[in-house]
Amino acid sequence: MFIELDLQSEVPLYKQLADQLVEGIASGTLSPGQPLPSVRTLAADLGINLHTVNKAYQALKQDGFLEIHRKQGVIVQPGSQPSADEAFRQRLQRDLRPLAAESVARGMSEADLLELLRTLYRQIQNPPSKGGTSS
Amino acid sequence: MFIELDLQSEVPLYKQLADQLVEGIASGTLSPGQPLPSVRTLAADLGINLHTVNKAYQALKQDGFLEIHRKQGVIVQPGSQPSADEAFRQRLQRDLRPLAAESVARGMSEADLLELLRTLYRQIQNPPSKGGTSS
DNA sequence: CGCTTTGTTATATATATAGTATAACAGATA
DNA sequence: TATCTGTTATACTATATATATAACAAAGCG
Repeated sequence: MFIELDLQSEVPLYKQLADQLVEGIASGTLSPGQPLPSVRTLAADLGINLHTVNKAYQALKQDGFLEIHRKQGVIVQPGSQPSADEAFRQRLQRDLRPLAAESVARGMSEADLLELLRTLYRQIQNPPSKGGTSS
Repeated sequence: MFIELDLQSEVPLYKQLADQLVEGIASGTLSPGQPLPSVRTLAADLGINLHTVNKAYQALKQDGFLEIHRKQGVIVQPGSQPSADEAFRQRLQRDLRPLAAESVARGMSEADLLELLRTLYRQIQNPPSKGGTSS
């Protein structure tokens, strides 16, 4: 797995994990229908508790990014991915607002802020690994 | 005060408060040197505890948005506001990343996402109240 | 059919954060 | 001196995070 957790971070482990899985889906590193490690396996790999992994999986299942079956285990949503519906856009707006506000307060220009987000968006959508490693 | 707290929100009260104060500074509603209510007064106004207000004030003092004096109380930074330094940009990037990732995963276009942030930025920098209410 | 692996559920514990409640302290100032 | 300021200290509750174990139930396999 390509997951890297920072135990010192203030960001909860289950959120770090969920975020990186979403990024994997966004970048195409994780394809629809692709199976993910079992909660026990991934927990062992990452050196964390099974319940922490399960919490991340459950959250992503709730959001529609994953499907969970009995023996088959966890797979990336094989059907249509969740959409940018109104609920998401509102949550997005709520989360972006304080970041935009502090940027303004610190005198960061609109262009600078947008450029930063644009760069992030493109890095995620088209990561280095996607173009092939070498040769 | 123009502060509105949502007791049901998952966002901590002290953070809601700090965020809205920063937005006030960003929009110009709060001017450099302007005094803020005492921790006791604001706490009473908002119906919350004195320590919760103090926690928000302390955080903003730490960031350089506020100055705190003995009897004078709390005032908006009269000198130069904090800048968009490298530390801030890194924090910004760290916070924006999962939002950008989920936007990509949900199929939200780059233009849509940037437009949303642009609108927010402009709303904050030039709020309705700033142009005068009605005459 | 049994065995194993899967997610799931249930407890229990430890730690940190958030928020409140009171009280007291110390500097500034009118 | 009296009062208002931020500040510090203590205590308590509730919730979130993370771990540790154990057991349960469904699904697949030999």
